[in-house]
Amino acid sequence: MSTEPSTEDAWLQQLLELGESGKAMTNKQRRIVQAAVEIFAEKGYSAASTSEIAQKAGVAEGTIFRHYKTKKDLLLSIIGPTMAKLVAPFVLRDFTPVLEASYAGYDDFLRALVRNRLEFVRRHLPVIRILLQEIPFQTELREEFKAVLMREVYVRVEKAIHHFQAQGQLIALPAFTVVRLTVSVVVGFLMTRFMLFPELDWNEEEELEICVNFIMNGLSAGPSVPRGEE
Amino acid sequence: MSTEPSTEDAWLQQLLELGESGKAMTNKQRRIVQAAVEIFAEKGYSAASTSEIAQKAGVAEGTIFRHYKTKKDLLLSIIGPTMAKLVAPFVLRDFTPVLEASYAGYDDFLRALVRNRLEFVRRHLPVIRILLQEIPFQTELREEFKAVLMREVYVRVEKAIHHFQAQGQLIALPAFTVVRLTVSVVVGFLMTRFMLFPELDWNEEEELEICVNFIMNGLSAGPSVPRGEE
Amino acid sequence: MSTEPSTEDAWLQQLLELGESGKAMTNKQRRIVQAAVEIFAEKGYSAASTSEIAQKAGVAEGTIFRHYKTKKDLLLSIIGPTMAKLVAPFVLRDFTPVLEASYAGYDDFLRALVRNRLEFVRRHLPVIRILLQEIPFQTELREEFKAVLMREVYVRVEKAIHHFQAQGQLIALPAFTVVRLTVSVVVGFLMTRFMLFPELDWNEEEELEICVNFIMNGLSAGPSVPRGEE
Amino acid sequence: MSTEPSTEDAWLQQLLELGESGKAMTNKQRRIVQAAVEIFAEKGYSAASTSEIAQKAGVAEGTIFRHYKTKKDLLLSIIGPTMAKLVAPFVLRDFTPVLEASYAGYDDFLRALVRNRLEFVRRHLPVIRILLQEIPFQTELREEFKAVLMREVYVRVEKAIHHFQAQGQLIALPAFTVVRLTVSVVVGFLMTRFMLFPELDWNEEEELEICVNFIMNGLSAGPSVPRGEE
DNA sequence: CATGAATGAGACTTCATTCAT
DNA sequence: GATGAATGAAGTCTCATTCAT
Repeated sequence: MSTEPSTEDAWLQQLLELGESGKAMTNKQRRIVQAAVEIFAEKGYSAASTSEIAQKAGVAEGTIFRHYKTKKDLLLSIIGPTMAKLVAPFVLRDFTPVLEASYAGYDDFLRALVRNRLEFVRRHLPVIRILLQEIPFQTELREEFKAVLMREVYVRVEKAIHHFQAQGQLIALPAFTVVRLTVSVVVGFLMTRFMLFPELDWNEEEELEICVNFIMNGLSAGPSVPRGEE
Repeated sequence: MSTEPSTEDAWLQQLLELGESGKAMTNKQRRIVQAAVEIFAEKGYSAASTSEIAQKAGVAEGTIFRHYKTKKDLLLSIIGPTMAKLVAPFVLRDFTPVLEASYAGYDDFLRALVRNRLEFVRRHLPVIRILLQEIPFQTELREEFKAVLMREVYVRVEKAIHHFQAQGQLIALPAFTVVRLTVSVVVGFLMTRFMLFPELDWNEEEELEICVNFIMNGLSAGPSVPRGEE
Repeated sequence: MSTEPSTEDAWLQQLLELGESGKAMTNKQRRIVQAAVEIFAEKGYSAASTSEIAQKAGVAEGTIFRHYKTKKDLLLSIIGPTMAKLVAPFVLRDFTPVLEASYAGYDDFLRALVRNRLEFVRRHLPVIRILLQEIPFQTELREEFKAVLMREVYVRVEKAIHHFQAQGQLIALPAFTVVRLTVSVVVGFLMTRFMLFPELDWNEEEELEICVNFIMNGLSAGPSVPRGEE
Repeated sequence: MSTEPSTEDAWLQQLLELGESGKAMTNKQRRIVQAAVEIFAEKGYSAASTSEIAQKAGVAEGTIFRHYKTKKDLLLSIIGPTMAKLVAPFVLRDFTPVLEASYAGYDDFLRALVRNRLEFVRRHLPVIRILLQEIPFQTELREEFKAVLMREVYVRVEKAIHHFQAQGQLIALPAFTVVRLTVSVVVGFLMTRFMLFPELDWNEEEELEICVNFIMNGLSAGPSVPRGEE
């Protein structure tokens, strides 16, 4: 009955199926999702009421439940696909070879990655807000997300990092640490840009260079644990 | 009636008064707060019910409302003091001189800071979880927090950064950018350590060194904005 | 959503629109209003509980709040229309000319008036009870009621009284005083009849004549302030 | 424990015992009663909370219940004595002879009565408000009040009226009717004066004369029941 | 006597969900 | 498919009353 899967682990399927989610969304259904995104983002899932969503969507209260069995179903139908798209760039069949072929260095890869995710976040900001808010409370979703990240994304990235380390571009830290440091900087930038100070007048290209340089400098130079006694 | 202030902008007062607010907490009141922290952290403020809190605290539901006028009052009485303690190290009267006198370099300062905040987060993890969850929805609290961060914390840190830049330890980036990059790495570490992978067997001192080195390398070397015209 | 207006000053509109407000009342809604009238009249607004009303109406408690946003809304939806009907006879477009044309004397007018209001009170006794109980506590309602009484009703009656005074039927007291005395007797009769001693076996036509004669005698004879020294 | 009787039918005793009610009222007790009167009058018995009363009286919540077993007890301790004083002038041992000796006519009697009750209402307005509000809902109180009115007051007044009728001063209507008409006018005056338009600038002596004349004219002239067959 | 923390029943209200139309 | 009236469980909060101090 619902056009979106309600089982939480289904959202990766959507990605692999390349985006066809349940076919036709009626006009009303689209309006429901749109309204739900806005209200969930504004007040949080628990504090949002289905009647408010119905009102903003301009449909009857019952109509929501014709498309989504429960309120949580509606939430998952919003979060799931976005999570899929979030990891999409890494799950493409040929991630590693493409990466190694396309980018001369880790910095070029980072530049491309950050540019790409900047656009993604810009376009899906409300849903990402919801995602960040709800992931701590949706256990199954979180576990599945973590599993996919580790299984699909991390293994690919790890290989790439080993590749760049073998080239001598990157310091010989554990790949996990390299990822953590890189992700910290990138995510820190995105959050500062879009959530903490969205009202500032950002020069994104410049900030991008700063981030990439920071990461490259941080990860390229000498020994990682320089203190002799450690 | 409540021993904790319910006006949102009051929490900094608590810090400056450095004291125990409102005196005696009865035994029951302490149990209420304890239970509230656990349940708010576990399911979020909106999804938590006062009856569940009362039950876990082992008091009658009415007792909660004798101490806290509303459920939100209870939340704020938990979040406020923690926010105050969170910025405490920076608001000490003599932050900048102490900093400059105590620490030979930015790295020493970072080391001390991270060690200190590691302990803080470890001790107040549930409340910090609540803080992160609710800050997007508690407008007044958020604005006040931002204001204090900018007014009290940032100006002090900025001076310190200029000091280290004058010494040639740090790259000549805007202080705001230096802070952003530093904070990204530190917060990224803390969240990875305590929220994403708390179950791993962390060698905190080693990770601390990695973070500090990463930051110092990232912020010390060559030109930050390599594009000639900038 | 409510079929009765909840803004207090709206009730006169209902009268002037002379129509059925808000169209269809569902069957359940009618039962809710009916039950509310009975219970409000019996124990007073504050002491009545919505759960008791729901029970007597045979609906779920939530159903009440689908039709009336608050308990007070329910009260006002009951009181408002009755207040409108209470002043209706005086607000008819052509009150004064009709009055002067139809009634040879003040006594005929009184006779018609009392007969008419007798029926009204008989039909709406419970609501009138509620009205009398709650008007002291519903400030806005009371002020609006007083304003309408003075603006719509009193000015018309005043003109009629001047007319009868010009004819020599009525003593030359201030119209306000004439109204006060007349109303005292009429209201005194209605309250004695319906609220103090409803169980007695009343001969209403006879009592009506007594009242009218009392008023006419009281208001027709000599000087109103006969004491020479006053 | 309570210094005021809680059995509703006890209030007449107080009158006959000539006012000594339970001896000493502590200072706090007096403040409780004072606060209760104000709050009951302002928002009604049911809508008033004991905690609000305690606060206004400046005592602890528990203190109220040390003096009055229940909230209703507090109400009755306020209403009872006032009801007693309300009928006091009529219950004096020698009402009828005094009346007949003291007053040349019904008008003199009325004049004295109204003057006396004016002062009484002026002094006890808040309690009288409470009395009027609560009498419909306090069944026992109401029945007792009615019984006393009929047994103690009415029989005395009836005798006086027969006396004045025998003198030819008053029309030969049933005493009950004479009382009803008289009371209507007097009560109508008092309510207009103190409750409906207390803000007007009243010339009480003049209004008193108007009322008395109105009553005397209404009750003295021609046939009260003009219909021949009655 | 007085206090005020504690209680628990019950108040009003919201809400996700169902179902007859 | 769409509606929206109806539901009843559950939510937040109030309140009269008790009792240990």
